Amino acid sequence: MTERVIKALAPFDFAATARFIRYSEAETVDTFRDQRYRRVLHFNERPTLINVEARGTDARPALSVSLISGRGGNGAATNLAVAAVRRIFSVEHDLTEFRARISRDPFMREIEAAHRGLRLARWPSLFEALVISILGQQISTAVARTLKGRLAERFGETVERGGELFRAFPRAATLAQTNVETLRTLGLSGAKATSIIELARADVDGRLNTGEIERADNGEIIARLSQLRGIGRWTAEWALLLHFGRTDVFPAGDLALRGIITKYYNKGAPLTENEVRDLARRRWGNWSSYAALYFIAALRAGTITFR
DNA sequence: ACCCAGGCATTGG
DNA sequence: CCAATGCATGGG
Repeated sequence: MTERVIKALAPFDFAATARFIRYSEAETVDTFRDQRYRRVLHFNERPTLINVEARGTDARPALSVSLISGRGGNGAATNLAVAAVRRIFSVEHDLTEFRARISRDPFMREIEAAHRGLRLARWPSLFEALVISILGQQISTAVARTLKGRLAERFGETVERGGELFRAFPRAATLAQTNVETLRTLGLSGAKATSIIELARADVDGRLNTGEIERADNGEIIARLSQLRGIGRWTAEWALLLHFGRTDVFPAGDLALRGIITKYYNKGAPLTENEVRDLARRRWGNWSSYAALYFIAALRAGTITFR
């Protein structure tokens, strides 16, 4: 079993970021217990369980990554695991500028202090990011979580380790072969089921070429993803944050974010989506994604509300 | 028993 | 360009 250490920039709160990914005890795909984040990822078609732990110090934070299943120890898979973990934990983000920008924003400063070191917790694949956002459209996060769990339980491949079963997020190739009726029995609407199956087929056909999409700018990515059924601006913008790790996006169409801006930055007077977007750009500029992330974190922590 | 929740596609003005 | 409508489930 080989272990690889990844250095990160301070401040970096591994536990807070891992907990943000899970955000519920019912979560089945991402696990975080005894300070160890574990998840099954597919490398070269093979489900592989990876283990991530904090290393280093507060001043010089680091992560250790190891493969603890499959025919681990193989160098290519380890390199892929390291790349995936760098993405999942956004280790490359330098929060210096964000923190400087909010120095005259007491409200955000307080939230940032309460969640210091939290990074954008990102989905390892564009497919997973989009499926999760589609599941989350309109319905409460509790419902979305239930649906994700059922999807994973029905279609996710498993890895057993020490008597414990770990479950992967379903592969596109698997979902491409199911049908709308089956997904409806899991509680998805016809629209969500159709969107997810078409998305899976697009991925299998190479139309969701993430390597190529990744090089495009934000507007182009939104335009391209919006061609796909079930994906509009809201879904595409969250994918920019939660998969691509763009730091300069504020999903102004998000009901919760819009409510927060209205309530805390405009004395409750309603703002349009574009007014919210402009306000975010002026205030947080290229680090607007982190403003969005910290608002959601505060919302989940219960320290703020959006109504 | 309602009512709405971290939208989207479609239809009709 | 804007407004209305259906979609599914679970929690308040």
